[in-house]
Amino acid sequence: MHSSAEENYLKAIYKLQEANGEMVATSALAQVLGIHMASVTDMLKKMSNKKLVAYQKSKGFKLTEKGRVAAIGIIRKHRLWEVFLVDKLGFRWDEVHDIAEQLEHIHSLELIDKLDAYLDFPKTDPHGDPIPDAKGVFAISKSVLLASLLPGSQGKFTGVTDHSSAFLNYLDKIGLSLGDSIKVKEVEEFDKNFTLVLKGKKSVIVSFKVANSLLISE
Amino acid sequence: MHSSAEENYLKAIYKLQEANGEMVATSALAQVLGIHMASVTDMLKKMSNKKLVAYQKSKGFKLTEKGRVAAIGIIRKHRLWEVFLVDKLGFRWDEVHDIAEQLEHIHSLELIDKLDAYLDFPKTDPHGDPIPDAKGVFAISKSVLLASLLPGSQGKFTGVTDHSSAFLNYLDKIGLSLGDSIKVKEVEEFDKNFTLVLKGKKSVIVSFKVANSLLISE
DNA sequence: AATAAATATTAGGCTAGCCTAATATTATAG
DNA sequence: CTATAATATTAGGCTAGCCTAATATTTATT
Ligand SMILES: [Mn+2]
Ligand SMILES: [Mn+2]
Ligand SMILES: [Mn+2]
Ligand SMILES: [Mn+2]
Repeated sequence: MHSSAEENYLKAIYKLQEANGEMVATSALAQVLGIHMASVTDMLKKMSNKKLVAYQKSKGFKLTEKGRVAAIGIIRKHRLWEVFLVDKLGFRWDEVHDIAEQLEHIHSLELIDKLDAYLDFPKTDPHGDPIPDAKGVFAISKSVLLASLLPGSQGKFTGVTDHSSAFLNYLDKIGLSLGDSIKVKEVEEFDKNFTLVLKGKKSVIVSFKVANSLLISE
Repeated sequence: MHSSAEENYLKAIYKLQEANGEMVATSALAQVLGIHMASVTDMLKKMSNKKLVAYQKSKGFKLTEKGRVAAIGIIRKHRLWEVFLVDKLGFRWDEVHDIAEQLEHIHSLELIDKLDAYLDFPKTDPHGDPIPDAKGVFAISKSVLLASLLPGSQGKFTGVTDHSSAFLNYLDKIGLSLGDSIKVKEVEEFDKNFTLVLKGKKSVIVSFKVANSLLISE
């Protein structure tokens, strides 16, 4: 089995590859993991020996197939535990990430599949992020940033790109929840503020920063 | 927060104190933890500095109040997770210990109390062991070993002293579950085999070794 | 192309938690 | 009470995973 440290590297590399394409830089990884570059270089040499990453000196690195499968497994565990914490234990969506960071490292062949079944095979986590199935397959979702929509368009709020407590609490405050319908009523040219209609009723004005952190589907 | 290693020491010391009285020996701890004595001495000096154990060179050691509270916290977590795994996820009682060994080290102020509430504040785990409440208080249970009972006596099967898979599977095989009524019909003088009547119906013969691993209440 | 800035690697060191081997202490038996 | 056995401690070493400081390499700027 892999150590928690290795698993955290795998997950971080996976996410960086998703966001920025193939090759990942030592500096980028050091930054997201909150670890010094020298340590990252160290660890990557070890993980390269274990064939978890393909490592090209001074060029960057990427996951091997073995590494990719492992990374998806960790993400699956993290997100399923988040669903458990919110749906079953009653945590709020801004409280679960840190606990899931620990739970994702529990090793058991059977545990996660049983948890998945118990939760009724959820397709997304409490933040709208897709949950890979037992085979590592993500349901494809074609969402766009609310900020990219023109006035008059509308859709369903299905995810966030900002997972911070501050942001999630803000959404709670304005009464916006995953699954709600959103219509773009107006976009102010001057400051790019968005005037939205939530669930066909409530009207709210949000900043571009907010609009640019909301994912919309349909 | 304490490390997983420290927590495992705390739990092991607590259980040894329960079983053998106040003072615990280095050798005993080394044995149950599967660690060499030199390492135990090492670790205990560190834990003594942290005021988790009171350590008297060459005499043994025992938990401080701080250590005792911490140990009970770990036991509470372990047993609540075992209940979750059996009652909610459908694991068998012989499958949950190793997973709970990992889950007991998840750190969260709120998680365990929410889990406790979700499980409806169970008083015992799947093996009949008592679960301390949020204040660290165990429900007092006055059970005795079946092996100590005389023919004619009867009671309710409420716990095991042997937690091995082999033993638990054997109980499944003879159809004996926690909560079942048991009556001692006969004790063979020659080999101390016990003839039992389960739930007022089924009659089975078990060895002294088995009788000596079953806890009976009432 | 030369220089400066950004990135990456190497070298050396540290702590936690384990190990083995050697030594010291305490208990037990004759 | 001494010899032996059982227990416990010390000394020295190891790996994982991190650190800082020094050095090397790549990229950007003039
Ligand atoms: Mn998360
Ligand atoms: Mn999430
Ligand atoms: Mn257990
Ligand atoms: Mn148990």
